[in-house]
Amino acid sequence: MAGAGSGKTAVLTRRVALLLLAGCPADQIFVATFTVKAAGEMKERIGKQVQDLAGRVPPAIRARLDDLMRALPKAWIGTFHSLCLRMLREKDADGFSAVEELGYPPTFSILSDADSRKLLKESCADLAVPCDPRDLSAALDLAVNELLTPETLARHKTYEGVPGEAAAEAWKKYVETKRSRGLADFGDLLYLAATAIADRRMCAERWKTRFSHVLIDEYQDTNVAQYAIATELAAARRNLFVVGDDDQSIYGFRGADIRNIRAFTEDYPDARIVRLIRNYRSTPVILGAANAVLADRPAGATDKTLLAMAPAGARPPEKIVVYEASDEQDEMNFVAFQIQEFLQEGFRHEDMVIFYRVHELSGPVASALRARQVPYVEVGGPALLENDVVRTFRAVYQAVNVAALKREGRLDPIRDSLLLQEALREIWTLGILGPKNRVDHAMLLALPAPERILLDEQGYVEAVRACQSGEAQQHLERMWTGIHGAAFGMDIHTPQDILKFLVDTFGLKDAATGDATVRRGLVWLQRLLASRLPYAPPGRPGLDLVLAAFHASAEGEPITDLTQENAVRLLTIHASKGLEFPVVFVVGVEEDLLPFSHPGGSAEETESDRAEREEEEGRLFYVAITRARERLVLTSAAQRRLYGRVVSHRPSRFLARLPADVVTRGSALSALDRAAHRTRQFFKDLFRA
DNA sequence: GAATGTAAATTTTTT
DNA sequence: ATTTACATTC
Ligand SMILES: [Mg+2]
Repeated sequence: MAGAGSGKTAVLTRRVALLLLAGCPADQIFVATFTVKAAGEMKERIGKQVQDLAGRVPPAIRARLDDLMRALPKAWIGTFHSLCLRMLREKDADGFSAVEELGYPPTFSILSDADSRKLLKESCADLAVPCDPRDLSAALDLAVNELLTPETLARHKTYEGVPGEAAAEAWKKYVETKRSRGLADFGDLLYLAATAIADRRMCAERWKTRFSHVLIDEYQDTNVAQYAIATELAAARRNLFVVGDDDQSIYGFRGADIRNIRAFTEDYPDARIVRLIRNYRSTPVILGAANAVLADRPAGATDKTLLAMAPAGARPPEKIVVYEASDEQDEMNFVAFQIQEFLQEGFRHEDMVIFYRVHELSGPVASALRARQVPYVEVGGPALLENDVVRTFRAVYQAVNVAALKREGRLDPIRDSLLLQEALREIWTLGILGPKNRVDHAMLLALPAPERILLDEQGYVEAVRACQSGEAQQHLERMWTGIHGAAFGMDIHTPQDILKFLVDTFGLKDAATGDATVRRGLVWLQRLLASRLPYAPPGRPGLDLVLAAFHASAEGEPITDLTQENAVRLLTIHASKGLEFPVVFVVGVEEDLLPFSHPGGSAEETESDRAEREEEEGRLFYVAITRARERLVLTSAAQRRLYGRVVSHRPSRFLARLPADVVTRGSALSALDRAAHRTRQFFKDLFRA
């Protein structure tokens, strides 16, 4: 239990490394984190630690170092969700996996957020649940994370603003639908794993002794389900090692409960608590601010004042910069200017990171950087692949890929037929390309082997004949022409031209002028492909680039050029959890954004709920500033465009917690200063040249 | 039913 | 700005 930058994760990774060196089998070690980024870093750090420590262990062990490094991927290191998925799929001695015992097919697909919401809506359409489907989805998500059951949910009069009994009915229907179709959503990963460990006799025994050591990072953000999983996995051997900081709990919306870490000694009276009070990350200035922000907490909280221990860097420490801009434009100008200054000081683009409270703010930041040709990558954010037009084109390109494979004589009859089948069904389900005729639409979706339409002419002719409407026949003709035309033409035409050809062939050019959905969708598609299409060559390499762009987007990877390591990173404060950077910007440090307040303002929220939420916003601010090693810049705008309307915001109340002596306030550069700076810059560059 | 208009809502993450 | 639910019209 210790504050930010005190080395909690370092201790955890070192422990894992030592366990491995001591001969503990890698696949008996379970290490859970919360975000993908943190998990990636954890794996890397453990590998490094093993190599670092190898010099200090007996030669006999050192000799096995290569074996150890090879066995590392077998260790269970990842996010809770990914580890649960692995548990559910792992076969036992008899060849059965936990999902099968729970009545799911051994291979099940995972629903994206958008798909799960759609499926929920679909499965309870005839129930007439008296609430907004989005609220219902959010409520059920939380219910799952709290390990409720439909029965216990039904006992709530209202739960998260939705009627408990009706929500429980909807839940049951939704579970039924998922199970029958072999689908699971994110919540199911935790829920099913927790169920498998706790409820099923046969399964349970296996998991209770499965891991010799259970280690959890960021324990303050465990929710009921994660807590149950960690507790049960460690129940038999009691080798549970957790690190965390109750002042950094920021995932309350996902059911995280600080009491899990605060009450650890009640669960385990014989637990040993280790406190770390030295900070090895930040400059004294930044640490002073962090300590001051913490000092403002309710009485009775653990004192976690930190001592600055980070070695003085090559650059002299600077005060925290607070800039209160008049509007976004002004704010972004300042950020861009500061970036240039930091570059002058010798920081690189990849040393810098820009945080915001909501993804909505990433837009102006991104366009400001793009306009000034500052390389950046945006991490996370709403997936472009939730757009129906984008998904349609992904499916089209998958079909084109299969058609091209056929031309290249590399067709895998089983795998590629299945791929094409899925692609065609996706296209028809989304309905962007038609057919509009309902009977024909249903007929195509019900075809047992739709891939034959594109793979053999006989299948195409049969399908066209089976259509009752000319419109559906035209649709099939367009599919044939478009997909085979693209596969044929790609040898000489660039992907950019192929895309134009496809849009044209599908008749979307005309639709684009009228249909707003299509028009906007095509803009999304351009945005997704923007970083690749202009450079994509003709032929197979170009097609692979396009397919990779869709794939990267599905994985939530940056929209901009993936290969660009040398870039400023843009991410939410939440996503920054557990990470650290030399230079941190936080934009939009304003009332109503940080602390965030609901635009509508929910009336039924109780006073204590409100206070709790606001405390979490304060912890979020603490997390944000403690990511910084050397430089910290906090900006706000008095006016900004938010969700399409101009709003006025005061600077955040949290800024007042910063001690005056560590802050440079109102350091706006006048136009004259800026001109002088540019002149100076010009001569410097000239001199260097 | 499809097309068209209106009002309300809008966070943060997990393969 | 953009989506989505719901109401109204053809
Ligand atoms: Mg950490």
